[in-house]
Amino acid sequence: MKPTIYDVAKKANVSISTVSKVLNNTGSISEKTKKKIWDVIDELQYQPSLVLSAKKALKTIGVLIPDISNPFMAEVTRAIEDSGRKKGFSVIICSTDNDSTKEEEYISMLKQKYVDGIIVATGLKNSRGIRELIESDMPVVMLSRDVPYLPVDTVVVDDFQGGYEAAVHLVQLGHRKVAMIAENINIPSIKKRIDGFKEGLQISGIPIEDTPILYSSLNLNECKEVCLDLLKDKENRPTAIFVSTEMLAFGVLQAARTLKIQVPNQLSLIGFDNSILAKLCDPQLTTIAQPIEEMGAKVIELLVNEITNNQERAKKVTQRVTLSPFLIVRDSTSPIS
Amino acid sequence: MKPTIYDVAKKANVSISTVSKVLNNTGSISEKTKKKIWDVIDELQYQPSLVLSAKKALKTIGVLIPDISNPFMAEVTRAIEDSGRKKGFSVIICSTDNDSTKEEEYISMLKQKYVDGIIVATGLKNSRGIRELIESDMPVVMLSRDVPYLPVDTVVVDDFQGGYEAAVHLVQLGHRKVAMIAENINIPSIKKRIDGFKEGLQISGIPIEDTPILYSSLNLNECKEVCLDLLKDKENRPTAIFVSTEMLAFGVLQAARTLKIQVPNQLSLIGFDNSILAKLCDPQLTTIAQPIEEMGAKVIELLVNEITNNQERAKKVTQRVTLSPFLIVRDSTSPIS
DNA sequence: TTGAAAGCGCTACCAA
DNA sequence: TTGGTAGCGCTTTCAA
Repeated sequence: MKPTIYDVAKKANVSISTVSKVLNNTGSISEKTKKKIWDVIDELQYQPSLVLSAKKALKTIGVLIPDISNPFMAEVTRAIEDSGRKKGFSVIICSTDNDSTKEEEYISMLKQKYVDGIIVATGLKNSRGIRELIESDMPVVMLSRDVPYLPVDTVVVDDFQGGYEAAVHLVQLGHRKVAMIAENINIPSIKKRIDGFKEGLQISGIPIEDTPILYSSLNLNECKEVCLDLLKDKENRPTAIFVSTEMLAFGVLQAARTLKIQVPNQLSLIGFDNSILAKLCDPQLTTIAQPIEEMGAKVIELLVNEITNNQERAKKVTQRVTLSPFLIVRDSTSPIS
Repeated sequence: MKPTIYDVAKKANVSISTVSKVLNNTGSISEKTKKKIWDVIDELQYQPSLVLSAKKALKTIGVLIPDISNPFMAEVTRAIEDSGRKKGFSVIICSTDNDSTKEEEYISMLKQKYVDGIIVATGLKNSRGIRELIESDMPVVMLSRDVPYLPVDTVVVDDFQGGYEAAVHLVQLGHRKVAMIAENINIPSIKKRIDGFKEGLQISGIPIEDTPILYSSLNLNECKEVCLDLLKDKENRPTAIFVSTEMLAFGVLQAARTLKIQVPNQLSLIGFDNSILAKLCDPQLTTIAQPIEEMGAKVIELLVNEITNNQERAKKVTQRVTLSPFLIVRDSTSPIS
């Protein structure tokens, strides 16, 4: 059986209060007693169980994400985990598949259990579960996701700006016939990348009517097909493509290879995220990078603040932090020849 | 403030014991009282807090893995999460980077907090922390990792068999000059893949002295360099390569493209894992698949059994489950021409 | 069918 | 400097 504070107290011939005090470094205890108690603690390999101590938080947070097995999300989760650990927080993962039933199940599970706060990085739906969660007194921070009209701390990456910069980069390289392949217009952040891209083109004097915006799921073959369709007309095909997410870049590259179109010489390609996939592309992918580490750090900072202030019942002023994405030039884009 | 069982009892004009009974469906309570109490529970949106109930487990497990941001591990974690959720367990992730300090930190954190069990899928070291963990009364299951001489439930994939089957596949396609690129011989599972590969060649009458086994970290450029070196001698280069992990396949493919060697026509390539990366390769990667879902299911099954039996103080008979990997033929291997 | 009360391991307050 | 004890929210046993 795991030793309890009582075991320690008995063995050290003191009361449990005294043991508690040395554990928490409160009150004043003689050095001698302290030492004795620590010795016993070592001997018994005693580990205080935070669980039953009621007052003490468990220092655990839940992270709702669409799918931990998506490489980009795994990287974001890792960033959250790292920042959390520095402040003593553990991370429970909850892959929702953007399914509102799972979402609600997980939320209820987390609340019931013990978590001190929740990070919501889940996709598209403005589900009832999320609303209720926000309105409850559970500390919540949204990541890469907007919930209009509700007071929640939020960390987002400026998707519009990202799309804009992708456009500007391509235009600066001389591209005029460009296209975009996007994951799903139902996801607000994707929508913004599209809008930003269009804006960037327009500002540069490129008529967006001539700019195809195509859609594909993350399924490789689907993306490849879509892209083959786009590229097969040799005369009119675009000289550059922007994909809303790096996974799609692989579909484009496969299509290009099938058609013997060289990247970047005959076709420039730019992505979004800067996950490990960008480096796995051949050629390595020029991309709009999301500041993954900063996202993790910021979201944890806000959440921990909330958790702390919650206890103090402080007035709640919500914050919204927008981080800028930035261009990383690798080998998949080149000046038009 | 979150409502407690007392709030419910007061509002329903019953005692807390009665409420507790209807919550847990124990004892015998009149339908009428039951209904009344459930109504109040709904009204108050009461959620029992498992934390302080002492007897009830928190139904949370910790997973020690090298790095959640590695795509294959993220997929394994997802499988664990899914199987766990079906039994009501949440998953806390602990990325150790195979660093024994982090490992011990996490273990101590997990024990102190609340977890009912721990899955250890961490890399190479036979660290003190792990030993102590196993010897403690915390339920533990090892995944893809051996700890000799210690009684622990274990789930492994037969790496030797996997290497063997990779060799056989290549030989059956007519390859005689083959090579292998492996991640790191210090990891036992990689070592076994190498051994199995050699065995498969030897059985097929291929002299392993002529079979280069090269090493590379997961760094893409390093792998590419290693591979360029291997392939640059046009006369003597292998016609097939086995990589110990799919990440390395990208390095090989990049090297091959650099040298204008066509895959699979001039060079066959076979990987190990069957993560999403296999489908991202171009051509799609023939690979030795690890049964990811079954790994997750089995490891959870064993762990939950241990957790249950632990309570019953049943005699502990440890199990070791070996799952078979299996070949998936895609487009990166072809008969020698 | 219901309720009173002990106890889970710990912290924090007050008294000694 | 130390210890006694109430109380955290809940389950469980025993009695009513």
